[in-house]
Amino acid sequence: MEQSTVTILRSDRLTAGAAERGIPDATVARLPIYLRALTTLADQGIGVCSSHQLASAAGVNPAKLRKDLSYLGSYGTRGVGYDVEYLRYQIARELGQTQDWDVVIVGVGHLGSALSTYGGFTTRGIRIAALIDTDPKRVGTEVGGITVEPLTALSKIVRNRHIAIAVIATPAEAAQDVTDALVAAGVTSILNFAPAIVTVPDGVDVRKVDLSIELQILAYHEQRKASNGSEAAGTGETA
Amino acid sequence: MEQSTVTILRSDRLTAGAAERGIPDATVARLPIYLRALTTLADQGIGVCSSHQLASAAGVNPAKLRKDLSYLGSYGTRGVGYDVEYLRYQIARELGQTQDWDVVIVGVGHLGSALSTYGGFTTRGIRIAALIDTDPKRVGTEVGGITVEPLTALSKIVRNRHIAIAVIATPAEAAQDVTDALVAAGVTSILNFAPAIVTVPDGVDVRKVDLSIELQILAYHEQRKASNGSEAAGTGETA
DNA sequence: CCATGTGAATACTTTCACAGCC
DNA sequence: GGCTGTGAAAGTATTCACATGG
Repeated sequence: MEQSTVTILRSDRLTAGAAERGIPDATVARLPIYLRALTTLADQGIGVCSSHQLASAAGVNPAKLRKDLSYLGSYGTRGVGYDVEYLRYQIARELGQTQDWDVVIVGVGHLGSALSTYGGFTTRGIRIAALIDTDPKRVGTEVGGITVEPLTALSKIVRNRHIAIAVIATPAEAAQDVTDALVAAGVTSILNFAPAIVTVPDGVDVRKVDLSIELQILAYHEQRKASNGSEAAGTGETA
Repeated sequence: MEQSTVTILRSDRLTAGAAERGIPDATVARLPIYLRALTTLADQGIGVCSSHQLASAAGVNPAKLRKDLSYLGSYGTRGVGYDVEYLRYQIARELGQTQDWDVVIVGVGHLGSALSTYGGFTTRGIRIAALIDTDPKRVGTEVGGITVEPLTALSKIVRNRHIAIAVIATPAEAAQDVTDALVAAGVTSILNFAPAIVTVPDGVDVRKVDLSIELQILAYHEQRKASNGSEAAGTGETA
């Protein structure tokens, strides 16, 4: 169905190339949620589920779930539902979780340390491969079983361990310099927790998470509720 | 290509009311970014800026910036640009930052501690008012100058300090119970870091941040780059 | 002139509703 | 009968391009 449409509409400006799989960004952002929901269902001993069950576990509506899954292929059975384990595998494969991704974290303050010791990564194909900090007092210490190394070691680490993904957990001032160093070293995907906009060359992806922004958005809605007794607000979701 | 998230909020279906201020969610999610960019410009001694300057500091395109600002009112001067300080104030007011918001954090593990000591909140109208944990070993200890209190103290704290916003930084298993307790205590906005979908009654907002999901999305794009040498990716942005 | 503010055009997302298949 | 998969419709968001006004 949309294959043809999408191919034509693709924003490939210059890319004459085939553009085969065009999964919408909004869908990609939800796939990890579905994965998590499927794991929950599997843990409950559920082997087959309907789009309603899975959608409810994921906090989305069933039509959206089915539409999202339809971009991956037809992995359900009409009149029955989805095989939990099979679907889980298909989504994991689509997300690239059949391999482990080595990630380097730059900045080992509170947040960097929290990330280093966060248990949720390993089961999602993410492996913290190295920790970097510029502070000489931190270099050489061990966090979550990994020895902190200096920024000067970055390019060697990235090259030797084939690291493509980095996390920036430094103060805002350092973010752009660190970004430049990461890009120079060969990193092509960056998750930026520093409260600063960093610029990167084409071909490098940046995602930004800003903890205070999320709270500011909530405060905005809270203010509206307060000034406007009647209005109700809906449940949120986020990618 | 990239994007992020963001969310929700009801469209006034039934509200016969004037629909007075209908600022789009996508715009609200960017206002804090503009605020930050304006502060940066002010720090550089810039008193007036064009939409291009500000857009570039915020990492968005100028047309989008102007459209966003147009929802707030006409705070620029044609042929000239925006007064940095004036616009900063207008956005802050729109976001509800003329008052401070007291926030309670539930869960004082690595992430909760990182949040408690994160300096970026205070300048954004967010004040960490209380820390809660169920672990008896943590209760009574001090984190970032605040004494950790037991979950049983929650409703009293929320009532006494008029807290409307809470942060959940517990393990996934505890998230729904904590949510229920928060809602019962009177909290109406929740930022959920636990890797679990929580359900809330109407009138309560939830935003979810999942650190491993962000990395999984990057891994997906990374995989596509690897399998598809020619295609380039753009710079990301996030809510 | 210049840069804002904004209708109109385009692009993307969600939701509906039902055909198709088990 | 029931549930998936999907065109088509509805709803949002982004971008264009230019009239407007200092």
